[in-house]
Amino acid sequence: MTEKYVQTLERSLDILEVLAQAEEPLGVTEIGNRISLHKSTVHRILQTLCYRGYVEKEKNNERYHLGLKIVELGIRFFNDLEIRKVAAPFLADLAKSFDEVVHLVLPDDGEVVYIDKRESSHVVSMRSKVGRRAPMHCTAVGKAILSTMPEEEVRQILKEKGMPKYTAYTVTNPDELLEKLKVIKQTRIAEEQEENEIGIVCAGTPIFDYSGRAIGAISVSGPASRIREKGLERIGQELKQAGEQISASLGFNYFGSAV
Amino acid sequence: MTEKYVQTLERSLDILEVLAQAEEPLGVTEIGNRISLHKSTVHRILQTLCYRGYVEKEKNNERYHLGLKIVELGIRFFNDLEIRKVAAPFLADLAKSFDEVVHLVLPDDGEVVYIDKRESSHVVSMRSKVGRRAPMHCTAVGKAILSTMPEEEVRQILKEKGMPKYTAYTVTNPDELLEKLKVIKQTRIAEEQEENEIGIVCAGTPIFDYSGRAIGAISVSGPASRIREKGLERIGQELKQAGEQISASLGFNYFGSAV
DNA sequence: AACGAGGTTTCAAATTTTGAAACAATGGAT
DNA sequence: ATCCATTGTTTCAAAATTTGAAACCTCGTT
Repeated sequence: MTEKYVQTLERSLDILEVLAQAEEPLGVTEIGNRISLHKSTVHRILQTLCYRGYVEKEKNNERYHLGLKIVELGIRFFNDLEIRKVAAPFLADLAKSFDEVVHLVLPDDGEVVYIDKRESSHVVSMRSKVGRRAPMHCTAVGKAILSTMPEEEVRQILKEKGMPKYTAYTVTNPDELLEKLKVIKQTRIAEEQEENEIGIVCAGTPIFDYSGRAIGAISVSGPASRIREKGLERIGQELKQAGEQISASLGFNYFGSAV
Repeated sequence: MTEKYVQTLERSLDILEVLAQAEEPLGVTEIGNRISLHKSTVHRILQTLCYRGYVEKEKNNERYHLGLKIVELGIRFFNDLEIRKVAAPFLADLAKSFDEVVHLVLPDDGEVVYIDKRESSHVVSMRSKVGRRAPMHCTAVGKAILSTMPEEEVRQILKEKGMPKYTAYTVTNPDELLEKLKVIKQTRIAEEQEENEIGIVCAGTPIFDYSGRAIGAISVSGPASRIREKGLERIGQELKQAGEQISASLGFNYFGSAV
């Protein structure tokens, strides 16, 4: 084959992803329309996904939705994530300490994926959700991770993902962001002042593994007024400490390169 | 093709599943050995799964583990499960009321899949885990669901899945189990007396959807002595009520067939 | 330095996959 | 009741992809 990826597998993953994104079950032709595939091809792939439990056909019509096998694989992997287990008590402490929303994310393909989220006692409408993605350029956790990367790699990510403007405060100039990342690299505390979500302020810090690579980040977020009242700097310091402790538990050696 | 399922897709799912079951990342040849595939075939499929984010290659060796895309699809679907959202407050109430472990399961391919689990304040070692499967013939939730099915369908499941003996109390005779299911069908309360796990006693009840089909079950479990002390019948009655309320919320009409 | 094992790449042959076409089913309009 | 449009399902020849044997590369061990 001329392409280097397996076409049938790519098509199958396309089907799974379009079902994941759909608000309701989809029929064969609709799926085919959405991903530009012939309905007989879609039908055959769906038969296989159904047989294996990854997709399920509704009982009273001919529409399909994701099946429990996806949950099984996803949650099994999710439950085994070392960083999530190690970080859990620290996240609980931070949530209790500040009574604000606390997150753990992992970087993935130039974005961050929310892996853990501790709610506060307040009702705060916030878009983050476990399993969901967010951009790096305008989130505290994203910037915390970017700040640990070589400039060339950062530029590559910004080029590939762009720098969409979510609020009036979103930084959309790569050079400007890279200047900010230099400061974050020093302090290891990333601040996000309503850059991703109006009214929400956030502090984030990276987590390193035994080899010295940033493999995640944690954050504390809340409404601007309340976070400023509690002191973003104080929150940042405790966050940084928690980040260091999590990193140490994962084998990161702060007194020299472990590579 | 002579077979009715897409071979390349089946092979790819085999790879994902073997990675999910592995306790640690696997190399190309090892994966090939475990699922009887040529290493060059495995390699090409892995390249595609990596490209799409479903598998990740470790940075410092040539071993592979599941990627975050699996988590993303699985959790997105998981979060959208209507029955899970509807049942959540009832599960919380039951957990608070009895201070024992509470479960929500969905049936899938002759087994049950744990969808929600509320822990108690006690330390109880129990095998159930969200995302995991369990047999139907010797769990309270499984029997609750089986009791709503026609006898022929139950026999089919018992034939396909067998009736493995987990404890001295596990019922392994289909006729005996079917007799018990008749009682459960009447009372809508399934009891499990150490049939799945020694020392653990459990009560379960089915959940119906708008069309009258059992689409799930809930249960309360704990150590035999404590559960008996609290009264399995009392627990069963409250459970049954909760099950009915959840079912009603899902559109089940108790005063006649909605089909 | 040599060897063994695992990973990666190539490409001709083998096999699978594809999608056009036909048929079946369903729901809506008349 | 009939007709029509749309979607779902099935078939199978042609097209295209996938496969895996073979070769090469890398790395760790002896």
